[in-house]
Amino acid sequence: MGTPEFAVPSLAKLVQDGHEVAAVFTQPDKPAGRGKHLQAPPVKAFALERGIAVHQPARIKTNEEVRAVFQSIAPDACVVAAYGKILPEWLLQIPRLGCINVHASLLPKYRGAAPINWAIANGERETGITIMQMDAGLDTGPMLAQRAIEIGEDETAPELSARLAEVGAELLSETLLLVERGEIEPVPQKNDEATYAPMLKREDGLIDWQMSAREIANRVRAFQPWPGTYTIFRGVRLMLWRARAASTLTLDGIKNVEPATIILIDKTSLTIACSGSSALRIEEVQIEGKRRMNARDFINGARLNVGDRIADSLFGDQQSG
RNA sequence: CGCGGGGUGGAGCAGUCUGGUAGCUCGUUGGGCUCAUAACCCAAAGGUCCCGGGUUCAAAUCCCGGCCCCGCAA
Repeated sequence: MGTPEFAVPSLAKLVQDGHEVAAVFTQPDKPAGRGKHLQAPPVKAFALERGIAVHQPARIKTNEEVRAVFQSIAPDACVVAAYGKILPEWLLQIPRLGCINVHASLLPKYRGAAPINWAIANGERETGITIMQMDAGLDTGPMLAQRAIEIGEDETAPELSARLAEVGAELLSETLLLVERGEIEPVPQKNDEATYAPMLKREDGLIDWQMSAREIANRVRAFQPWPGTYTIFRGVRLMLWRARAASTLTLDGIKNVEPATIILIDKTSLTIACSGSSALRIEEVQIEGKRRMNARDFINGARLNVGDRIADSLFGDQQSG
């Protein structure tokens, strides 16, 4: 059971390892893109290519059909990776070996829907994969295996997600083998150390220029590809695609500049004052309705000068639509 | 037919409402200045104004049709 790109390597690994994948459950196709076509989740596309049966129930908990399918399959195990739905108690109890989840954090940290994004947003240097036995709670089940990896200094969420997906597939493969042999003792999570990584909301991407440059830069990396990190500039959304905290050398004599003000323009970037005497060096942006462009092109087109403001307000709250 | 923005020398944009000389910031090329420079000064090259019709003395601009890019929404 899984839905996005993150889940594909794990499914591929299951197939490659010779496991009999009786069925794949994934989210229903959804209208996407500019027109309104239905779009198949990545996991569905992969499964169909391999000739695996695909089920896309809108609801599970009270769905008798799903229940019947599940009971007739009577799987040894159910593997879940970023499925995007809550699994009801009755389903959790059907597989002999339980429901095994591939979660992209070092549990109990970052339980929830967006562990990768929030780990980067919070400036973590390290995250990882936890393989766990699912229970009725949200990512609260006992852990079967865990593997940590470093987060790159400039690594974005899609990049980290791709790496974690591979690590997850690998660790899943190893763990499943041990589970089949009954050689793993599940380790309960320390609930008092748990933190949550809630699903991202559009507003999470709105820049608060009262934050430090480092915090903003982290969010720029973290909230890709959605909701992005943006401010409201001349009445439209201005997305920041690449930015980093400016070196302290750049900061001389800017102590009293109001946040969101341009303090430096050079060949490839523009530097914006943030709070706490920090500054954000912006290298790639995108204006609403336009393509992504490097900072130089943006400066040329928007005719920016030092002293101009990059945000209509510090919070962008005048957008309120 | 979900809503909206856009397509103008190589890049990013203005000009379009109120038809009439192709503009700005860069880049490129040549020259100059300088110990030197991606800095500065001077000069030059480079455009079917997305495509096809229509209106008009005249269309980047107005009207009709089409293609393509992007944001929102989901």
